[in-house]
Amino acid sequence: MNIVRESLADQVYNSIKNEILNGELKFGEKISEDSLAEQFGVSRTPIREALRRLTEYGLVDLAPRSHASISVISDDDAKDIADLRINLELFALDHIKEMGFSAMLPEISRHAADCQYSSSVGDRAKLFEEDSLFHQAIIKSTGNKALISAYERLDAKIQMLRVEQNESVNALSEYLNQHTMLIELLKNTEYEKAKTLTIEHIKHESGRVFQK
Amino acid sequence: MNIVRESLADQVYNSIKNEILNGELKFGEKISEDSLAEQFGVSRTPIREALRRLTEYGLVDLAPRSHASISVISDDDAKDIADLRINLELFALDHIKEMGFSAMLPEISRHAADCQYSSSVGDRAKLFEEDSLFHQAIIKSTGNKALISAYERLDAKIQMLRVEQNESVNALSEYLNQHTMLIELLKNTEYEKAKTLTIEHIKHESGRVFQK
DNA sequence: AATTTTACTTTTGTATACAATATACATATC
DNA sequence: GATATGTATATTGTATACAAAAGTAAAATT
Repeated sequence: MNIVRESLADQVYNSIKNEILNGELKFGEKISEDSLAEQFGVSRTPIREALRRLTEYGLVDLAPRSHASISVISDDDAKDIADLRINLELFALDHIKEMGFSAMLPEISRHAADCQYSSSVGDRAKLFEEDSLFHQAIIKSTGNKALISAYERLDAKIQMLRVEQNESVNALSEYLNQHTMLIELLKNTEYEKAKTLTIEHIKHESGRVFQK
Repeated sequence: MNIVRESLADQVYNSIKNEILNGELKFGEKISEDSLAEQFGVSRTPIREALRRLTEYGLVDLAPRSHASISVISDDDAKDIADLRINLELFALDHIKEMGFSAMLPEISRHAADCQYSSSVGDRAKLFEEDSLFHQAIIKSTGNKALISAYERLDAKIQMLRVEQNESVNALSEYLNQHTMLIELLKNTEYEKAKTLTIEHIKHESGRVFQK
């Protein structure tokens, strides 16, 4: 077995990301390297590395020689993200239509079920996580590495948006059954219906952006 | 006016990227932070930052605690990249169909012309650059920031692929007139034809991957 | 009172120093 | 001779130190 210790930079990256998605760090909030270094009990070096990576994923904005701050997603940005997301997920469905998705089916179903369960016990954070994993699993079933990594980046922002929207677990649960419906449609090779449902589902989840 | 000096990390990032795209750094070649630091006459700090960023863009592979190396793009990866590229460019055309692209038309046309010119004088590097800028300009005309940044990442790999394929300027020039054809089709709002041409163009440019 | 200037403080950018880990090579063991 | 083990070397990971720029607030000028 190959034990690989996570670098401090990786740990800090994950911790800051979680703090953003928990709401501990507010959108737009300024963050300094020194205070983060003190908070995590490490030097500035791994902090800087984590911040740069977070910037690459669009979670943090970096003003050169000035300061870093948590990203703020405008309505326009949210619309752009949702539009691109629809496009990428439909692209994945096209791929599934050609090549199938049997290998990933168990994982996809599991995340759908875990979504439902998390919703039923009111575990909001877990619900968000499983929702992301469900959609990621569909993307992964294409096996297209370029797509997978593009979606991974987009997903980071999608997760921020979910937090920003701050919907109640009740409101969220409403559209979770669309996950299982989608799985059924794919099993029955009803791809056109699957596409229509996917569009509806994402627009539904993206909430306010599509209300106008 | 606000003069902003480029950080050393930024300069090193661009320099290494250029060395990769020039072929000075070979695919798969190992690179050490120390030797790069010596080469550029800076400390390891900005070198590390540049390498991490290059890794995020898929140009460099980082083996934790071991070494960095220039990425190698497999045939499968190349196919994935081309497939995703087609999808994103068609998505851009959909957007143009809805919203038009007049604001970016001059820039798009200029890059198409510069492609032709670079080809005619045999300037391979400039041809590659303008080819990338042409396609980027089409993507930019959508105004979708999420799409633009996703494509930017993909473009870095597309550029690597162009270098790897190592086609002659003659072979390349063959399909450059497709750029002007595409512009004409868009001007005449013949979007279906534009899509067909785009697919053909990208497959053509992606060469070997689609030959089977 | 408003604006500019200046001195001070804070924060980032970069270099250097040290620690931890991986790689490479020589030596020992079977 | 092949494989395993130990030791040296090289390289990355992290901390610290210093330099430069940006932010801040008080003093000076109009």
